[in-house]
Amino acid sequence: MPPKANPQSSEIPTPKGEEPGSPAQRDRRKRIIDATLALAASGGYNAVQMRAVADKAEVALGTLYRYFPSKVHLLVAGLAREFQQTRDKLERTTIPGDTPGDRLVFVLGKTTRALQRDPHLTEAMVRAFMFADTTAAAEVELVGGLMEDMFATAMGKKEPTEHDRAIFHLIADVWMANLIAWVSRRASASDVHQRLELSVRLLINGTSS
Amino acid sequence: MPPKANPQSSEIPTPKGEEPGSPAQRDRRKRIIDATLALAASGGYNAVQMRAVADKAEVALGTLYRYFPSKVHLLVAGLAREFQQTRDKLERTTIPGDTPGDRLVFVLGKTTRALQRDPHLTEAMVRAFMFADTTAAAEVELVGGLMEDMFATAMGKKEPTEHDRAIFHLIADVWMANLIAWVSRRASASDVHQRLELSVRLLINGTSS
DNA sequence: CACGATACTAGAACATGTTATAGTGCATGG
DNA sequence: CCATGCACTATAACATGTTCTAGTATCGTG
Repeated sequence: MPPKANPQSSEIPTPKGEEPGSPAQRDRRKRIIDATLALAASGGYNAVQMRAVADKAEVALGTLYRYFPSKVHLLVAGLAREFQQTRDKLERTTIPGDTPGDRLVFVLGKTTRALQRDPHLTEAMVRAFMFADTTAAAEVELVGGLMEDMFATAMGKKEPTEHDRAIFHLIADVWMANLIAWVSRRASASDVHQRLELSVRLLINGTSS
Repeated sequence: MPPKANPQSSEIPTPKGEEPGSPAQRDRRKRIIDATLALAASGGYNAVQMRAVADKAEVALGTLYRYFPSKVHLLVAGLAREFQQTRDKLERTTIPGDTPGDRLVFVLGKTTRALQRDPHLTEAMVRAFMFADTTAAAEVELVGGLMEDMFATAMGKKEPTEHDRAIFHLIADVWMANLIAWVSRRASASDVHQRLELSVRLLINGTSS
C-alpha cells in the first residue's frame, strides 16, 4: 500500500507550523542558521561564506546545500528567524502610543534601532532579502508575512482587511528600501526614521500636517 | 609648476555634466554598456558575465574593470543610462492627466510597462540596483536623482521643495521594491500597478477614497 | 536482525567575479 | 625625435558560490 500523498521525501521545505525532520535535523538546521548569523554579525554579507558556515555549523558543505540551496536562502531564512522572534516578542508586549499610527511608528522605530545595533548582520540579511531571485520567493514571502504580522499587531488589527494589508505592504517596501539605503550609507539613521514616520503619517493617518 | 588641482589621472569617475576622456574612451564606455545591456536583455543578471561583457564590447577584461569596478557598478550604470533616456524623453513630452498625481501615475505606469517589456533586462538592472553595496553608492544615488527628476517632470514641479523630494523618495522606494517583487515573480504586473496607484493616491493626493 | 533507502562526510571539481602580471602601443612633454 | 608614462591586451591566478563523486553512517521496515 503506497502512502496516499506524502511527497516529502528528500525535501526540506520551509517549516510552516510544525518543525519537520528528526531532532538531529532540527538541530543541524539551527546550528546552520546560528553559524550564518554569527558570521554575518561579524563581517556582513561577504563574511558569510558557505565553507565557513559549514565549518562553523559542523556539517559538510553538501549538507549545508541540502538544507539551504543557496547563500541567499540561508540569509533570508536567518532574517525570517529574527523577525519571528521580533514578532513573537511584540505579541507579548504592550505597545505604547495613542493611535494605531503612533504604535506602528513606535514598533518600526524600535525594530529599526535594534537592527542598526548590528550593522553587519543587518547588511547581510537585508541585502540577501533584496537580492533574492525567484528560487527564494517563498522565503521572501515568509518574511513579508512576518512584517505584516508585526504591523498588524502594532496597530491592534487582529484581522486586517485587504486594504490594510495593501498599506502594510507599502510600508514594508519603504522600510526595506530604507534599510538598504542605510546599510549602503546612502541614508543616515535619522533619515530612515524620518521617512518611516512620514510614510506612516501619510499612509495610515492620511494627514500630511 | 604642478597643476593646481586636477586629480583626474587614472580615474574614470561617473560623467556628471560633460563626458570625460578621449573619444576612444567614450566609445569604449559606450560599447561596454551596450554589451552589458544586450547580455542582460538576453539572459538577465546571470547572463551578464564579466568575460562575456568584455568579449562583446571588444575590450580586455582588465579594461572592463578599469571602467567599472564591479558587475554591480556596470549594471547600475546601465540602469542610469536607461533612466536618463527615459527622463530626457519625458522632458520633451506632454504628459496627460488632470492632476499632478494623475500625471505621476501615468508616468510610473508607462515606464513600468516599458520595463516589463524587457523582463530579463529589468531583472538584471533592478537586482543590481538593490544589491549595490557602499562602493556603488554614488551610482545608486545617480539613479535616485534621475527618478526624482522624472517625478518632478511628471508633476510639473520645476523646483520641488524638500517635502516634495521626500515624497518622491518614498515613491521611488515603493517603485523599486515592486519591480523587485515583480522580477522575482512575487507580484503580478497588475499588483505592481495597483500598488503604485495606491501609493500616489495616498502620498500625493492625500486621499484614500 | 538484515536490508535498502536516505542522509551525511570529505573532498574534488567547476563556474564566474575579481585581481595580478607581463608585454605592447601610443601619446605627450622635453 | 626620444623617453617616459599611461592605457590597453592577453592571460594566468585567485576567491568563493555551487555541484558532483565516492564512501560511510543512520534510520526505518520487513
